[in-house]
Amino acid sequence: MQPSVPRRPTAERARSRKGEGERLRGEILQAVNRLLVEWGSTEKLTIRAIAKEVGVSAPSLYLHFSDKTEMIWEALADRYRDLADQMRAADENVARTDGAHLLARLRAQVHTYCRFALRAPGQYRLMYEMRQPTVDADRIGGHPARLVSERFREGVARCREDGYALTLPTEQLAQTLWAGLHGNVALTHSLFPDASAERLVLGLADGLLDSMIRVPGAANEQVQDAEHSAVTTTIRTILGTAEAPE
Amino acid sequence: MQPSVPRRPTAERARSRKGEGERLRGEILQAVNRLLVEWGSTEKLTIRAIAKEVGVSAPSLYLHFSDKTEMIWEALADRYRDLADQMRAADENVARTDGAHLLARLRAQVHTYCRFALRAPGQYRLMYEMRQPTVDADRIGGHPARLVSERFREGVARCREDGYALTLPTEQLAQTLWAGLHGNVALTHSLFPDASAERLVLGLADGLLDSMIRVPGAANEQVQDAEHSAVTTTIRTILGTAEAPE
DNA sequence: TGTACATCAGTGAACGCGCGTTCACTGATGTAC
DNA sequence: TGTACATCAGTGAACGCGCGTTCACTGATGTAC
Repeated sequence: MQPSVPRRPTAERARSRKGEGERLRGEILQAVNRLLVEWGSTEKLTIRAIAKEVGVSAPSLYLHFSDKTEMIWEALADRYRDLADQMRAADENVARTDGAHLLARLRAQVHTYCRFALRAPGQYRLMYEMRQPTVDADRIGGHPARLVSERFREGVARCREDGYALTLPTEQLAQTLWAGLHGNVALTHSLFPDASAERLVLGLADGLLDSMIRVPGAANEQVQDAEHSAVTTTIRTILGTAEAPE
Repeated sequence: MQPSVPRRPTAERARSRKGEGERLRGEILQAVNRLLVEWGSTEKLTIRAIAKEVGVSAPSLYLHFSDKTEMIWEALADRYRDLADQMRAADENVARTDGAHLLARLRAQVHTYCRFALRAPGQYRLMYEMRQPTVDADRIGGHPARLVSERFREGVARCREDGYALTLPTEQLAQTLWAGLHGNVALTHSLFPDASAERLVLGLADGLLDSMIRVPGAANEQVQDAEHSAVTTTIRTILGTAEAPE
């Protein structure tokens, strides 16, 4: 579940007391996120729709933001932090219950990432589609996405330090993992949006992870083509690879 | 390079002869693709812009398409076919020069895919963002993207039949590969759009491929963390992982 | 305690714009006689 | 060979719409005296 954002019935809002004008700012940011969660899409996110959701007139939004871009970017920056926080929490949760199994901790972060993307597709897509409006936009240095990529890098680096066998250098593996998960989610969203996606995406994520990181001392198993694995079956169904194309 | 689309100077077009009205249809589809290549973006692709590019008035477009969606979808379906054809050509080209090295053939297809995405970002993005307008839109069965995924599946299956060691079942590996490449490209586009991306993306693609498919009999090399590999350096620069976050 | 007033949170109406699309039309061209 | 006409490719002007944004305003509220 998303961190609970209380549902505010449209058009019931009372005017803030003198000196408390800043309250509206927070309500606007909440409303943006609420609408994105509800619609799973970016298309209808207009100034008027946001204002209506807050329970206020459209011009009021300009009391706190200079334009639409600034407003949405600010709402999204919070979501990057949310995602990174959720990943960290999952990591620490596993650390408490499963001791030092570092791959399991990384896996928990991976799953958390995927679930976030699947459950809030509107926000997730916008997080990657929106151009950063401020200066220095071409580098990720100040980009909040970095909070997320850093989580992967750290998880991978810990595995490496603990003797896990990696198929790639740390940064490269982390980047490949991140990109692989993003690709999975994006492909799922755009090509088969209403499939019950969670099992498929998590299964693919596990496979990717296990292809690149191996527990020290474990046998180097080569996978027989498991014709009937759940993931394989799902993929075949979706892609319809039963018949040959053309 | 994109398959050469001759540049047509705006507003020079001569009216078709009687009976040759269909010529305009093809010119419109060409213009759509030309504009997407030129702008690398979807935002300004309006009816009026397309008409101007063709050298015709806006209402003329409705002589051949019932609405904008149909027009753009038709233009894009051709691009899926182009991409699949280019991949097949790259595969066959390597087959002629490098004999039976099946991983090299698959790699050539992978590189072709990445280059296509990097050189025509506008078309590539739209290919995944646009909802299929026709019936049966939730399954990929009739979706032209299937032509592309089938190329990966076939390349992987051939490796497998020839004794290469795969870390995952055929379909799953192909899907993971596709998603990984897509994620790489998408992340590159949206987070560091003007980096000289080709080396980075191809390097990451190779790493992904080599993590999942191994030449039979080859040593199972575990990668030492090559601090100074080109890909690692590029990633570090872009992500700015020198300093710790927060 | 009462009152004038500056300040603050928020609004109603309207702006210009660009969009996809429609519709009545025009003028060249091939064809029938 | 000449001419009337149906057909065809394409157009100019305008439509309604929703968008982001602006601006002059209103009415409640805290404060100074």
